[in-house]
Amino acid sequence: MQPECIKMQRISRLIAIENIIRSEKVSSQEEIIRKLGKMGIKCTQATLSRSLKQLGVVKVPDGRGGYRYSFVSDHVPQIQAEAKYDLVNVIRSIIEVKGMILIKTSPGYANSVAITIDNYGRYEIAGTIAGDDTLLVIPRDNVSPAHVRNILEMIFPGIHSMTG
Amino acid sequence: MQPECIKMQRISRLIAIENIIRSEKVSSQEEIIRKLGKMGIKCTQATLSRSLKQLGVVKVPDGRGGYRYSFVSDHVPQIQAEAKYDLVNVIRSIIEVKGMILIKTSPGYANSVAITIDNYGRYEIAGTIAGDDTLLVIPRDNVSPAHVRNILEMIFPGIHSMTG
DNA sequence: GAAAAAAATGAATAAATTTGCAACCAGAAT
DNA sequence: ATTCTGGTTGCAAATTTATTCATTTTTTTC
Repeated sequence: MQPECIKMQRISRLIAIENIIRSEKVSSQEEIIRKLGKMGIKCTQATLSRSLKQLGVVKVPDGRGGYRYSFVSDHVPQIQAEAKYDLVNVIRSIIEVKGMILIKTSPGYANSVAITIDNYGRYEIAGTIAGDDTLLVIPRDNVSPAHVRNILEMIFPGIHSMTG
Repeated sequence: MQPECIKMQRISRLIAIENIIRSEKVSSQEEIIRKLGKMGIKCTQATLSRSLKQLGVVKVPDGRGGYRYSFVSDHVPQIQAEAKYDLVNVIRSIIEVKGMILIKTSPGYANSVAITIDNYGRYEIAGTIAGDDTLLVIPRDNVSPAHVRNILEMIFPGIHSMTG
């Protein structure tokens, strides 16, 4: 009967939603509805909510006090377990300096270790600074170096026994 | 009242929240509140909402019809695009550690920010050390971190309001 | 092609989350 | 100590998002 547009409705909406989210900053569903409207696509907030769930969309804090929609898949799942395991072996020493942790590694590996620590995303660790074979792990105020060492042990199991 | 000074309240709450979210599946803020309660940490849902925003937590569709809270591995996808022209936008956080100022930036930008600070030539700033996405601004002896923050505000107008 | 089954949608509603505001608290400045 | 200042919080209200239910649309099956 109708060889024409059959059920493109849903699909084109999904595509439009993705385009909107990828191209501009949107921070509420109502906002998306409005933009869809301008593109000639109409749907209710209920449907949009379901669509976002299907697309795997998340509302992330933008770090500036607001939120924005984004795709989960863009926030690459971390964990390169094996690489992490190898990294334990490049660590040569761990000492405490001025309430911070100083780690010596094989030449060229400091940055990899630092990135691994950063990716672990522990709040207690304010940050890391890496040179070529040395990195500094800086605890937040009121966080003890000992606590940080425990965290490091979690990230790099066996690390302390190896380095004494 | 409490004889002890408690500034750790906030920090320990953030840490607890992170632990909960990393270790178990939670799908609503009320649920997190309950678990915090069992750990002896009490706060309202409003505060939790704000904490989640600060921590960069998102509610992601779990692909099974439900949702779960999770951390966004790498913050701020689009900021990067806009950031190329304005260094202020690559600055993600500024905190005080050990009397120094630790600045986190988008990946790869720490050095640019450090150079900008160095070039500004303020006597109060003894020097900077930059890694890939983190830099340390070291005040001269007897120069307060707060003062350094003021200087930073001069170099990067709007910096604090954005990262606070 | 018609009936049955499955999927999708809107309206209304419930549930969950965010925010404005005033109070509060700790630290810095005076 | 007293005042300022900036940040944190709870409360209540506002906003935003998810879901229930009834209905419609599409797909499947016979």
